[in-house]
Amino acid sequence: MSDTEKPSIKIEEAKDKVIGAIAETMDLYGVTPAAGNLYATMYFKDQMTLDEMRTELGMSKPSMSTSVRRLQEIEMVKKTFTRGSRKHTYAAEKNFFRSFMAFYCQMWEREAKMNLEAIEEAQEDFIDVIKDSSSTPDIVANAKKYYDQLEESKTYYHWLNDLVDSIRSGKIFEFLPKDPHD
Amino acid sequence: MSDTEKPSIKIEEAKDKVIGAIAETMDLYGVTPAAGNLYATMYFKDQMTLDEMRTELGMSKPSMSTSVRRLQEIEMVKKTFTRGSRKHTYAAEKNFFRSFMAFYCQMWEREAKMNLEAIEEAQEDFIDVIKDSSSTPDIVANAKKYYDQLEESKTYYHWLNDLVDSIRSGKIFEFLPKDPHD
DNA sequence: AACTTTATTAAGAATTTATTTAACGTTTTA
DNA sequence: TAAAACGTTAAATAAATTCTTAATAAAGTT
Repeated sequence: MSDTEKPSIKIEEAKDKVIGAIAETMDLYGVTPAAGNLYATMYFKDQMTLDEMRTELGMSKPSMSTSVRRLQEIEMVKKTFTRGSRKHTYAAEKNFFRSFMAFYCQMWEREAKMNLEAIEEAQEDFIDVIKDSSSTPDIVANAKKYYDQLEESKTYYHWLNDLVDSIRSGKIFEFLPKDPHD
Repeated sequence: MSDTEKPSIKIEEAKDKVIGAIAETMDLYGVTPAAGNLYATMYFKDQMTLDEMRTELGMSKPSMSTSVRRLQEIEMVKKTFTRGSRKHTYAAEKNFFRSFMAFYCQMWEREAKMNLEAIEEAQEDFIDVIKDSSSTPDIVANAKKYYDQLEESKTYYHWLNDLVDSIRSGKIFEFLPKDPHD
């Protein structure tokens, strides 16, 4: 059955298998199904214009416009220059290592920054409570407990920042080579 | 102003700052706002029953039930045994390293597995096309191009699996210590 | 400078997702 | 064994996203 297929159709079907898998796992990156499909489609194209995207996915142009913008934000798609064409052209980042680095570094930095800021503020408050003469021993004990819990958790956020640094600098690939020599 | 606050109120406000930050960054873990809030709330509690959660967050019991289940799935909440109580009790995982490991290993393994399976199938198809005598040179060249692109991308998924292994085994902490000796 | 072409923004429609109320099943206790 | 306490499932409602059509803005061409 599949042996009798036209080769050109078989190529499309093979691509679709991969497109489906990529799109399905793109939820990890917090993008909509439309954006996931778009990226996966672009993965097999050199570059695309908004109109080509619309035709290929059968969706509206503004939808493509916002999807492609979101994909640009997480650096999975880059704008490309095409001289002679007035249409904007976009290309998918095909190196998954680069996508991985851009996305997770961005997210982890945000997580560490937000939480560390909140922790610092909260810890100051807990210190105030501990120093406050109107605090009962019970309350002081509580404030200390929370202070210590937060202090402990800072280790994690610092580690997350270290992880980001080692990914950005590429040092992590010394520890975990891209191409392990079997 | 804030100096004149009652210490017990100040403690609650300090906790709320951290709760807000945690809940806000929980979108990274693909959970609903309710689940994010719930986890962040539980982070400052020893353990909680569904009724306590409902009271604390002012939400319905089924909502707590489904939120807590989702949090269990990504191993951010564990069921705890409390003898003498008919109510189920749950405790938040307070070690962020463990949450990190459980969540990302699970997700990355899924990503690698799904995509590698699709890639293997697609590559077989491309080989068929290349071997097919009815394929034009143009089509063969195309199939080869896609085959190579997929072959290249496998490096990434293998690396992702290696990363998961090194996290699961704890080897990554030899490279990136939790507690860097300044 | 007016006219095209293209992309983006805004507003509205539709779908999806999240949440709640109500009903059900199960376990425990009296 | 009946009643009560819990948790979960199902159906319905509410809320938030996402998508589309229409309008606007921006850039390029004649």
